[in-house]
Formats: sequence, C-alpha cells, structure tokens
Amino acid sequence: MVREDELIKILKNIAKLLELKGENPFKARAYLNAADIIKRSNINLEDAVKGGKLSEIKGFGEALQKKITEYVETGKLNYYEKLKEEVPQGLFEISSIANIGPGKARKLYYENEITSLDQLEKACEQDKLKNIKGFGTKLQELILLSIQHKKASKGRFLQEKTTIEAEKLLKEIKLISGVQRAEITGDYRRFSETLKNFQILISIKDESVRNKIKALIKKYDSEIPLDLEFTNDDKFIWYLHQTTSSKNFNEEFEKLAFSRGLSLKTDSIYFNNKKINLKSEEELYEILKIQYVPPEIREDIRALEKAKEFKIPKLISKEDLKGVVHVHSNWSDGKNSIFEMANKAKELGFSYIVISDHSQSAAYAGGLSIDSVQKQHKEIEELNKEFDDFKIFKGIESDILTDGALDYPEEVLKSFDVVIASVHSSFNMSKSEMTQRIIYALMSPFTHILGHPTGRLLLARPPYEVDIKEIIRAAADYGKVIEINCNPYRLDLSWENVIYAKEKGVKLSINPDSHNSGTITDIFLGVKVARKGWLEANDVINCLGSDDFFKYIKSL
DNA sequence: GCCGTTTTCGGCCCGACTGTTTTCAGTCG
Repeated sequence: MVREDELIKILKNIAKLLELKGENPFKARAYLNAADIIKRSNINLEDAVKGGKLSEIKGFGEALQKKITEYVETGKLNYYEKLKEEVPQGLFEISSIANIGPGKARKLYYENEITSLDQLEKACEQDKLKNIKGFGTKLQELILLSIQHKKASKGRFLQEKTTIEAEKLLKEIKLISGVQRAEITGDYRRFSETLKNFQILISIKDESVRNKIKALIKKYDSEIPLDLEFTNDDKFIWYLHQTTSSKNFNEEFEKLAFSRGLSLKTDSIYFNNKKINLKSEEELYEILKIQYVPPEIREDIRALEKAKEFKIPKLISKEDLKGVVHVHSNWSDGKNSIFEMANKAKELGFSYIVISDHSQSAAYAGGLSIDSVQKQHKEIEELNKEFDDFKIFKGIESDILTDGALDYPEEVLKSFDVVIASVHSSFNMSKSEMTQRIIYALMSPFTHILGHPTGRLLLARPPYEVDIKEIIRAAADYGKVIEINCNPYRLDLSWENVIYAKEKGVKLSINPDSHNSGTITDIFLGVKVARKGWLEANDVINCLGSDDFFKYIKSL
C-alpha cells in the first residue's frame, strides 16, 4: 500500500528545500505541481507504475516518473534524503515561520548568522532585525507572534489524526488477560481539539498484569506520548469520570458526590457506607440523583448546574444529520466528480449534498468562471435525473472579497441554491476592517451561510484578527447561518463560540468541506464540536430533510 | 523540472498585499 499522503508531503518538502537552496523556482514548482496532481486526481499510483502509465500524466516528466516509481517500489526517495542533508535544518525551520519565505530565510541564515528559531526569537526581542534591509519593526512583531504560536502548538496533536492509533492500541490492551476494563480518557474522551498525549485508564486483576502491558507498550511506535494509569476494577468508573472531566467540573462534581453519600476508600467506592462496583458512568449519576452529563460537555460547572435541574438538552447525534453541505468537486480543487461525491454521500445514508466549489477569484484553487458555473449547473441538473431519493443542490463557496462583496454579479449569485461565503485572502487586515468585511458579506441578500468564520488552522495558523462575537451577533441580526467547518485542521466555529452562537439564536450547519469522497465522514467530527457546543438537532440546518432544508435556505 | 514546439531552448499564473520603500522585492493564496 503506497502512503500517498507521505509522498505528497515529501514532494512538497522537496519543493521547499529546492527554494531554500536557491534553485530555479520553477523547478520547485514542478514538484509542488506533482504533489497537487496526486492530491487532486484519482490515479492509483501502484497501478500506474506497474502499467507504465505514469508518463501519460501531464506534469510527470522523466525525472518525476523515476522518483515516483522509486517511492512506490521502495517506500523511500533517495533524492529527498540527500537534499535534506544538503539544506541546514535551522534554515528549514526559519522558513516555516509566517511571512518568512525562502528569500528572507536565506538572508537571515547566511548573511546574519541567525541559524535557529531560538536565535531568530532573540534577535526579534532585542530589536536587531530592523537593521537588515527588507526587515522592519512590524515584520519583527509578526515573526514573534508566529514563533509564539508555534511554541504553543509544539507537542500537541490533532484529535482526529490520533483516533485510529488510539483505538488500535486500546484494542490490544483489552486483549491482554487480566485486563478488566480499559478506556482512553482525558482530553481525548472529552473531545478537545488537540491533545498532548493519550491518557489510558486500565483496571487490572493483579500487579502481574502491569508487566504484560509494559511489554506491549515497548512495541508501541508513535510520537504521541502515552500516559497509563492503573486502578482496581471497583474504582474504574470513578477514575474514568474524574480523568475525563475538566478540573473545574471535577472539583464541583466531587463535592456534590461526597455530600450525597459517596466515599472513596483504597479498596473501593462506597455509597452510604456500602461497597459498590459501578458498571457505567450513567449509574454513577443515577445514584447521585442528577442527570447524566455526556463527556463532551464536562468542561465547566454550568453543565453540573443544569444536571441538578435535569435540564441538559438532548445533544445532537450523528443520526440526526440528513444532508452534506459544503463539498468540493473536481470542477475546482476537489479530487472526485460530482457524481462520486453524491454517490458517496448517498452510501453514507444522507439524502442530499450541496456541491460548493470555489468561486472565480480563487484562481489558486481552480475557482469557477461564470461560464463554468453555468456548465456545472447543467451537469447537476442531468445528475439529479439519475438519482432517486437523493438531491444534489447547486452551491458555491464564494470568496468574500476585500471590500466584503461576493465574487459574482447578482444574476450569477441568483442561480445558486446555496451560497456559502468565506474569506480566503488578505488575512492581515485590522480587526475592525476584517469584522466589517465579513459583516458586509452577511448583509448580502445572496449569502446563506458563513464559511469557516475565523480562518484558523489548528496547530498551524491562528485565526485572523476578527471580532467573532460581533459577527455572531450580526448573523443573528440578519438571520444567517454559520458553518461548523469539520475539516480536522479547522473545526471552525470553535465549540466555545458555538455556545455563544446558540445563545444568540444563530442556526449552524455542520459542513465537512471535503475535497474528496473519503473525507465526507469528517462531518462526524463536526457533530462532536456541536455536542461540545450544546447543540440539539433543531439548531442545525442540515438535520432538516431535503425539502425543508431548501425551504429554510430560501427563507433566509 | 515540465512542456511544447517556431525541435532542443524559453517560458512557466499572477494579482494583491505589505512592509519597506520612494519604486520594489518577497510572500501568500
């Protein structure tokens, strides 16, 4: 099995390394282009190599064919390994800072003896960069911000990226004889956006089991650290609950539990001085006579207050979702055809999909010209005839231009069923300008949904400067919907702001923003964000059936 | 490094932005 993602990463890194070496920028672009081809197209690399079909693909010349073949056959690329040795690590790191490209990185490294991020940080703090031609006070500030963000992200991992690994490890632990119960707990179970480790709680029969687990862990090969905690089975549920909950929540919960007759001793849990073995967290809540609090919302004590009053709403679940909003097709920068995207959504049990490719200004992402829009609409109309009980809606992800305008003239905007408006350019505006820009887009009668409202990329890019609360209030005023973008790097709107949006009466749409049919399932990550934001099914517009969804959109 | 052809070398996407300039180079999407 070819690690396609890995190859894409290698090709991108080669491009960057070449730029840093100061080679012909077009050579670098050829590698970027190759990475892009692999990402967007449907080529099965293994088959293409075996069948000698690589040469048929535009963009894969002699050199790239050779390299791709080498990678497919050996899982490695010698050229890349050599290149890594030629380019200093420090130089590579420096160029990873926002607003530092290859040009500035080279200047710092070779002409100013700044050979690491630490040195770069110090130089900025000591105000030394402003003397270098091309640098100034403002850039110094931006560099510091970027370094800070990088530091804060260090040692943290995206929740979604860790899931498969975590579940696999857990399964293996459970198979060890003498392991009674085991769960991944902590941030993972509460669904925090990023994690620093896997916290695993295990109840064991006796001490000998520990060694068996340790032997298993020795074979564990991952960059994500493990934090194992052992307990006896009587206390398993208590500790599962404790380690899942946030600190604040837990403190209040313990107070309540102890005041209502629970006590914790070394051997077991006692209720009214009687030993108990809890089977589930639900049982724990039951004996305390309060409503069950799902793990996702054990963040602050408001949840506990509501639980005492039995007023925790029925949170949204996967099964409530009826349609998929915001996916890209190969008409812009997606990998699959409209048919393939629709078919996949149907297979997953959804009853409609909103195709929303990029708009004309997004040239880098193959944004649709007016002519293409019209052709795409014809294709959708034809496809709709082929599907029973499934509907494809004509959507667009329209850029919000710098002045807040949408990206097509009115007569074109009118032709879409659904318009999602998103910012994709000029991130460095002032807070008030950016806020105004987005509010202006919300005021357009053609806008239905605001896409990824803060533009953040988890662990990679902070949100653009924007007053998100003001935007949420504006969405409420103009009756517009806000997206929960489910791309694992975005999860934007964040759950904290989802809570605020609900308070203000704003409806949300849980959108996967998929660029291929395999990531439509990202939509289920969004359900977790929504749950963490206390949403119920009736807060989310794609919980509506196809007809009601369309009616709702048209009422905006 | 790729492509295409005016066949073996020249052009490759480019506009907006910005911090630094005082006309522009580097970065970004």
